Amino acid sequence: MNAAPPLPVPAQPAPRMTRQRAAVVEALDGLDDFRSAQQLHEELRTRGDSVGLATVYRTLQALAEAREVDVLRNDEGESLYRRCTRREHHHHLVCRVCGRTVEIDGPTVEAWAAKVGAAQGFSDIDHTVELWGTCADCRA
Amino acid sequence: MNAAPPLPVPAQPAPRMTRQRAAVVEALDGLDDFRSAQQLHEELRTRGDSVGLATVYRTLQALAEAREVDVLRNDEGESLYRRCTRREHHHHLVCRVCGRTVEIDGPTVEAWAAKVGAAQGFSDIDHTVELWGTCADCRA
DNA sequence: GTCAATTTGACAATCATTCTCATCGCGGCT
DNA sequence: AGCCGCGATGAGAATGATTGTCAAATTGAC
Repeated sequence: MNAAPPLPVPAQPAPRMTRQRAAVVEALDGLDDFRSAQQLHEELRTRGDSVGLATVYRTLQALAEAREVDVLRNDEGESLYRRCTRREHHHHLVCRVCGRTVEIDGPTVEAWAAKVGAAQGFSDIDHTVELWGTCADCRA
Repeated sequence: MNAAPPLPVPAQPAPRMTRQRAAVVEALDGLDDFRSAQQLHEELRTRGDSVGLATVYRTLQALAEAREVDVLRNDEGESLYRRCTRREHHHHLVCRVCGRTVEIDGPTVEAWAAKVGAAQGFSDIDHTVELWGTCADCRA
């Protein structure tokens, strides 16, 4: 449990462009649903752009910090990554069968979260809001 | 990814009451914030009601399935458990510094989630909504 | 009490993720 | 084009939470 000061980001030194980083980004661009680091690693191997597993993890982590990809945790606690269309804050509706993802805009929830938090005397309110369901195609 | 049929619960055979199970429940009752299995295990050791770590995990898992305790994941992906006051569906506002927890009722969000899910053609909509913040006492 | 079925606990095994460290290669500079 | 410093990479070890194993201990019904 540690309190990190809010975001006046120290402006990271911009990562070098390497074959590996490019491959990861490209793979993510070609996919439309959330994938785990392991799945991405496999995908890359299949494509022939083999990249070390540790590197896949490091790259995804970096991309996530740079807000280039979104991260969420599945039921098992695994991290799943996805290159999202909108860079602004948003949520997701994910099919728990096939992983199909829809980006959701939730002004209602944002407001609600902020209000509730403040009402209880909490500050620096942050929220986790994800929706899971079975998409039409996966409806047996 | 597997689709589990909805809840006509097969009515589990009601677990036996053992010293260990009682100790875990009692410890949970005495606490007011979310704790990890490991922390609970330590707490029990301290109290003198030592219980095997594996048993703590199994018990918490069982309690969670029986909806006797709530579970949520922290940033590191660890599972945290808590004996909640209300048994009905609700959410939490948790202090990321001290773990202090406030149970939140969110009819607004429930409705929003259901509506959004349906609008996208998804069924069996489920949602994850947790709020994190810094409570008044932890505000330096 | 007796006895079968559960539960427990010490320890091994999993598994995602991170760390280590020697080697590689990007990119600014000449 | 060549040089070079330092970030990036990868193979494998290490970590750490959680789960599996299985013999021994307990529970609860009769």
